Amino acid sequence: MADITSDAVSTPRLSPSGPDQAIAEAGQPACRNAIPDADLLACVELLFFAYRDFTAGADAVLEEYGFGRAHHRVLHFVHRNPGMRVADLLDILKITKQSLARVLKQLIDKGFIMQRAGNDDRRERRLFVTAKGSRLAEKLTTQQSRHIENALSNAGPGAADFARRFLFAMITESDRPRVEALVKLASGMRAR
Amino acid sequence: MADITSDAVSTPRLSPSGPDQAIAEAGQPACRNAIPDADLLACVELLFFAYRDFTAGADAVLEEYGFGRAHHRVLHFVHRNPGMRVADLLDILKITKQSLARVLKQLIDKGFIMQRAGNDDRRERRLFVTAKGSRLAEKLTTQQSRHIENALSNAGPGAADFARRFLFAMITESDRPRVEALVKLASGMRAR
DNA sequence: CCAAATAAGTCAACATGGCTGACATAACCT
DNA sequence: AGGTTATGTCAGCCATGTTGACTTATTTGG
Repeated sequence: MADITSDAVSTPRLSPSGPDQAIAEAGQPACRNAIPDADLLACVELLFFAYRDFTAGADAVLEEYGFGRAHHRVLHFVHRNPGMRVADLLDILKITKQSLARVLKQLIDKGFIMQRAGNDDRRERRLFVTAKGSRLAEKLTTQQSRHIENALSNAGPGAADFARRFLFAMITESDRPRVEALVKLASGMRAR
Repeated sequence: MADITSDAVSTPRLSPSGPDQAIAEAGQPACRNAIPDADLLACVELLFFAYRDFTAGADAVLEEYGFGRAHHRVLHFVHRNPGMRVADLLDILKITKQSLARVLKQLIDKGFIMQRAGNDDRRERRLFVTAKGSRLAEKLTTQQSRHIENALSNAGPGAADFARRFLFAMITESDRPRVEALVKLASGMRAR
């Protein structure tokens, strides 16, 4: 394909302490002077470490059950949205049906999730966590919530609000309505 | 066949606006009243979506070069710490030598990274990005910085500072000094 | 009523990026 | 010289993503 050595791209620099307009081209026209590049770079790196450590705790718990992060995601969203369909899950996780099937099958076989044919449409398999699944989901969520809480607790009042707005703004714009509905309504999602 | 409508099923606790003590048992004795569980839960979920979308842009670029996220991390940190040793990289990434070797070799073979024997200790291989490697690293960093900037720009003044503190606090405590040194030194020790 | 569309499951094959264990090589240190 | 250290490498396993093709059950629409 394209020769990568060629300078097909702009290569806007972002050198340490470089002037702001380094990344101005193609950027938002407004509000482009507020944040130094070095601070943004710091955030990029911190986000990597933060996410790594954020997931580490849950990963350790999951390992005891023979599960991985993929199982966690499935369990979590089913827990949050009882009665959701497989298609809904695929939509949220943005993975293929086959990838989902692998972990979902294990969760069902081990008795953490169960499924029932839909009332209106019996092709659908509505997903529910079992009591066992609920316990694990809550154990994981509690741990992660506490992780966040500890991080926010030193950041003063309004920290949670701020974090929520920041994280929300990090989500791809076209996905925000869906995520917003998911996060806010959560258990009301099935009514549709 | 057990009817799933019976109460073997979920009972999704941690309901929005649920009482605090839902996760209070076995919790921290202090500072456990500030942030509603629903807000913490929201952050947990938002973090998942935010990180997914944050990495998506870079992933797309990397794919053009036949690289993955693992290559990105290596390239990034070598770019930020020219002359770093393999052992340093292993320490930061927390992966095995063999995992690193796989991607590092490809980056070297394709001319994005080069290595030179250390001056003092010639067993060491000091790592450097090439001009080509530098261009790619900056392209990726610029994109991610812009992503963060866009997210922060709507969050008012002090947003970057807040995000940095929040993300830093999310890092495992024992790792913070190392990360702090890494992030600060590389960006030129901004007075802050 | 039958054909097409839809929801879900499944098989096979493959890629990426973690992991372990074992071993090789070169350079350093005592 | 012998042991330690820094790095590289071979071989194989596992988790989790991918594509493509196909089946089954059910609903829907002409």
